[in-house]
Amino acid sequence: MYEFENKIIKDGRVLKEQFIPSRIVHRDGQLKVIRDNLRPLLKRQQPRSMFIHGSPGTGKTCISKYVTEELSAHVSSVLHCYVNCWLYPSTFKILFSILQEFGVSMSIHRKGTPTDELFDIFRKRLQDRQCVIVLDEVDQLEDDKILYDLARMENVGLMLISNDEHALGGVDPRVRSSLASVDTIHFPPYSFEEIRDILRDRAEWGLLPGVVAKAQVDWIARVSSGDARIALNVLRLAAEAAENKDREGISDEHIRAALPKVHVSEKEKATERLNEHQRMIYGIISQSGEIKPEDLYPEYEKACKKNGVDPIVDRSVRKCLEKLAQYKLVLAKGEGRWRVYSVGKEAAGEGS
DNA sequence: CTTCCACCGGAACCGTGGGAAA
DNA sequence: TTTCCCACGGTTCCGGTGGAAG
Repeated sequence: MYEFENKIIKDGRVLKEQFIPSRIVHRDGQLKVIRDNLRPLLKRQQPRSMFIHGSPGTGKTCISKYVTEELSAHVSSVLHCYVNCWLYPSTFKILFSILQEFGVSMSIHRKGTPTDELFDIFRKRLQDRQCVIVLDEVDQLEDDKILYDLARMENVGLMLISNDEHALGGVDPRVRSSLASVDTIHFPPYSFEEIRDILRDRAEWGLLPGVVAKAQVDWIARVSSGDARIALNVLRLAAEAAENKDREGISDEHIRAALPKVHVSEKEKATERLNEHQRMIYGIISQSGEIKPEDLYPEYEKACKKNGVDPIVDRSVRKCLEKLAQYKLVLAKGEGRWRVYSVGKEAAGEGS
């Protein structure tokens, strides 16, 4: 609709972190292991489930999606789906979004269907077909029983992903034993050279030739400390800024401006998903640096009065704290009454 | 030592919202 | 339209616990 010829960006999608490239740069070892684990599907045999862990931006999500799509393209009878457990933490939501991806959402009503029934529908839909289910951010699961149920299903391969190496450490022993045979795969942070190669690859497909200098790519690779997500976001933001303003190539200034934006956003993004009360509680904790639960509620009530909000009861506040700790927005040290809440390390210095 | 009290957290319960069936 | 159903967030209730007071 607007006659607008891009001078910088050739294909913006390529620079987004959700983009799945047509070829994977580095990660050959992990790729092979994952393929090997899924290979039995080709012979209609049971695949081996996996637990994939590693820091943010190490390619866990990207490669899981890549492999499952590759597999389905190869063998059309194999279904696959991806669920982010932060967005869909309850058993109901997970099953619902699986069914949605399998194209059965029309036949079920979103409300009014019991969770058990969703599982039956899922089983029926599968019949003798095989599928791979990716559960990303699996540490955000509200009830780990679904892992037990899914792991015991024939024809289902699980790929459980988490930043937290010990995400499966705390699950119920019964769930634990059903996951005894999962293959644990570690994704270490990328090296400088690897990040550089990833950036070069994406720049080649996503940007027009010559708009970003080699030295600039190196710079971005160096400051992103092994996190591909950060690197790509810096490149994307810088490219977008250049496209919107100067349109003569990406300048160092564009990159410099993009850097802080990317680093701030992680925790900010997380707090956006909180409700009013959770956000107030989070605010109190981050302001006081460290706070005991008993001191927190009065503070919370004060904050409510100031904001003209009806406070929720103390028990509900404790539930909010549970949630915040699960989201890893706050750190809970100690048990029960001796617990102390604080925000993560990087904000520890601030406060009054 | 016993009693009391504040706080924690599990479990049952309730109100609400919204889609489906009657 | 009304009625029914169910997930979900919040509330109520309550038993357990350990420190403080008697």
